[in-house]
Amino acid sequence: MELTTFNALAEPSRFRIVDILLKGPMTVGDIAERLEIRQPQASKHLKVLLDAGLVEVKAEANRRNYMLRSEPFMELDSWLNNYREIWNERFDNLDEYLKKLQSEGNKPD
Amino acid sequence: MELTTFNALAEPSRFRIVDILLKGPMTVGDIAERLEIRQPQASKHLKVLLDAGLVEVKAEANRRNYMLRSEPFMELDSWLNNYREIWNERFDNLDEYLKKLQSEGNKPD
DNA sequence: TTTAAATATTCCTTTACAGGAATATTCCCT
DNA sequence: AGGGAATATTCCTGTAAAGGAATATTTAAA
Repeated sequence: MELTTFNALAEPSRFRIVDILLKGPMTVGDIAERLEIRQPQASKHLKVLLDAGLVEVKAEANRRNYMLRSEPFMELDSWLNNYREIWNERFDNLDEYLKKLQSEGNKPD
Repeated sequence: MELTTFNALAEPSRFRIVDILLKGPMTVGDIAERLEIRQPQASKHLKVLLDAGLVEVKAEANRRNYMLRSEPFMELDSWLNNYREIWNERFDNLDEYLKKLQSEGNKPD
């Protein structure tokens, strides 16, 4: 799992950019306008997202269309797999706890 | 989706703490030793994780046992749902592209 | 080839935050 | 009550990064 992914998403504007790009590719100016931030800031944030691999860009004449890449999200999903067992954990723990209690039944306290 | 979750996970030591806690609850001192960081830093990072709701703590005499909470991970998983369609996107896009081509067949260029 | 639009880059300032060292706090034990 | 272990907190310093303003760059069009 790439730490840069979390790093990129931790910043509010960048998080919103990713959210907006979910609806489709968008231009720098449109993104800036949508987020009510200035164009240079938008460019900077997009650069961070680009370096983190969260977005890709397709130059088209004057404009640059930014769009989401799927890989980081798949990677995030894959990383989450390790943690999915947590939300079954309580049952597992209860199970193990009962077994442990049983096996320790003859142990001197 | 809580930005604090990304923020908490963006820091290398905290990411490692979460990774380590996956194997089970652990004490502050053990975490510090395991990560080869100093105890105060461990406490500070754990405080951030605690405030972000990523971990919970159970005081036990002198020691404090930190363990993962499932909620933020479930929330992350739920957030990811919005993005899962991205990795089917290419097919959708191809589909739409073909339809568009067809509907534009009689358009003057 | 000049002009204008869209975007990127640079420089500056300010703020947030991580680490180090020292200290406070809490709890158990005798 | 006093001492020691485990943990939290505070203060300080350095650094990374975000925002603002100005400017550079690229491209299309006249």
